[in-house]
Amino acid sequence: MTRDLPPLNPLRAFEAAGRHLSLTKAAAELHVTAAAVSHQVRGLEDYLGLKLFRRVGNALLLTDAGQACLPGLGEGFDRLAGAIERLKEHDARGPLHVSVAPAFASKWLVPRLERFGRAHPDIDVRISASLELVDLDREGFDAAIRLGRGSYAGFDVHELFAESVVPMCAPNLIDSLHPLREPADLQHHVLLHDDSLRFDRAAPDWPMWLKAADVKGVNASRGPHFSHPDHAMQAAMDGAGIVLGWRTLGADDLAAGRLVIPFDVTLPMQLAFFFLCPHVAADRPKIAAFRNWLLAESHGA
Amino acid sequence: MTRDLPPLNPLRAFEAAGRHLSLTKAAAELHVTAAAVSHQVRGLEDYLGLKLFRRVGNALLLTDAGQACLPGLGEGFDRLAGAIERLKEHDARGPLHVSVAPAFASKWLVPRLERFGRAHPDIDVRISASLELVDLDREGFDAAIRLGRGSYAGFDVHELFAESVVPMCAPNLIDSLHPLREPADLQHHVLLHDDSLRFDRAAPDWPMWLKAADVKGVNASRGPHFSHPDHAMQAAMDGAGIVLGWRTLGADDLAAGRLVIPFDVTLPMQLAFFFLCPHVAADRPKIAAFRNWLLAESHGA
DNA sequence: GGCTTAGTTTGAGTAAAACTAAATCGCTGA
DNA sequence: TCAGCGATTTAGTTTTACTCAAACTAAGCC
Repeated sequence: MTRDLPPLNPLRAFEAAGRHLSLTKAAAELHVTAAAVSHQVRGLEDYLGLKLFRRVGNALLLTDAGQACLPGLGEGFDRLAGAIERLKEHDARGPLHVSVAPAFASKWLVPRLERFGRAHPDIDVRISASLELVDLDREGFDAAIRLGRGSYAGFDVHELFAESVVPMCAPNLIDSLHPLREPADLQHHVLLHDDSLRFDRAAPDWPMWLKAADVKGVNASRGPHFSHPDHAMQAAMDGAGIVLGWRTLGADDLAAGRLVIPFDVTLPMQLAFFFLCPHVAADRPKIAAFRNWLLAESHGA
Repeated sequence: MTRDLPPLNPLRAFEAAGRHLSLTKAAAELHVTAAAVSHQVRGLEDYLGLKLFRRVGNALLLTDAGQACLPGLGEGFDRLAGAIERLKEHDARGPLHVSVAPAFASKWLVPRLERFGRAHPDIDVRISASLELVDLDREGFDAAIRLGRGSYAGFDVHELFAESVVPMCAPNLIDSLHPLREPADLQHHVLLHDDSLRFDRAAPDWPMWLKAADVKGVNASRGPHFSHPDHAMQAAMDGAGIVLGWRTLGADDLAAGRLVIPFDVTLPMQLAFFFLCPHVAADRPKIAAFRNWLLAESHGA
């Protein structure tokens, strides 16, 4: 196909000027100066070799030639705008795919997601649990929630929570055969180990916690290991022992009394949960809505 | 009206790429490099915050989003092209207004115009006789034919004829009571004066001619004056006397024997007839056709 | 008539967009 | 495993678009 079109921007400028019969109004519509429109129209006339306006004094009148093409141009631009409108609607209606760190998904996000659904019934959120930050575009994700240090090149990043750990256990352990009165009492209990961040120095483990709590005589290497924090915490809820639980992930279980904190010595992780989406997608309505809701839920509550 | 449109050139690039599902082909259609199209499409995706293509290997596939808007974009650009097409047709069909120096119109152009009409039945030429070079645009003229020196700023200029003058009279004067055998015989005859260029040193008058012809004893100030060369020549044809006639204007009358040249001492004017049109309009089909015909008629014949 | 006002035009300078060339990447098919 | 095609990246260049300031051009008004 070979559509012989003049430069498009001057064409749009002319269409607006012709519709308003005023450069000033056209300029306002296009968010440029009147001088710009004047230049554009003149350039188009030169390109076509035809006068499009008859300038009588300060007034603009369309020439026959201008008259002949103006309606068609208007329709053309309307079609383009319509197509873009359709694009945006399509995007708004389609599902929002979010790739989420598994523990965060199950312990924090999923329980609250129903609230989001009520607030935004038009947005169809789909959560995929995955550990790695994959190439969002390639995998078809719109956004992600990740635990990390916040340096994600090319992404629009918002911190949700700074994560920290504290001992947690089932409530009945407190007053069991070996009551948990002080940290040293841990020696009589099973320590549950979360290995999910084993290779990351930013995640405190039992030896680090015991040292921070100035506890001696407790063998920090005992006990079962888990590869996910939520599994370790689930084991603790089941009464299997004491876990260094993640405060934000455990918030609901603590509030519900399924877990308690025997000794409130909290160690910060150097990590936080972040919401990220490709920079260019930051303003898409459904993404902005989801991000705003996440931030309100995490910071407000 | 506020049509929220993305940048138009990227939009066109995407439309072409989407239609061909190939950047290379789109680039060929748009007469740019594939790199340019790639940039444009990427820029549009960034602007919209949406992927329009799924790049699988070297192949392009439209995303749902791209699919959603592509047809509308195609229609939009088609409309624009249609409007431009209409504009050009309108221009080709409309009359061709030419402002012509009056003597040239009546003596040379009008007698030949019928031939142009036969060659270009689709072009409706309208001749307006006027002496001054008015503002063509403002007066609605497409082109002009003027006598002058060829310096017309901003105009596309083509010389038709260099004008010159020579004595002319009705044939029966040659062998009248006082035969015209040599220039000195003019003393017995009426001299007709063309005042149309009286103030222009470039137009020879009777004193200049007599001097050039080395004639003495003829009173060059006698005789009636005319304000237009064609009027003076008409008087000569009517046998009223001898005129310094314009060769190109008199060509037809000389050929038909209505006028004869008693003494072939031709003096050049420093002037010529020129065809002019605004630079930007030089390539409009009907103007080019008329210009080419004029040049063929004036130079070829 | 001279002033003011609203609007367009001009010209110069600047910012932004578009484009190219050349190197590179990634798949595909011999 | 390599050649080749097509898309992409990077960096630099050209072209286009825009703004600002000043100059014009009626038209309205005392």
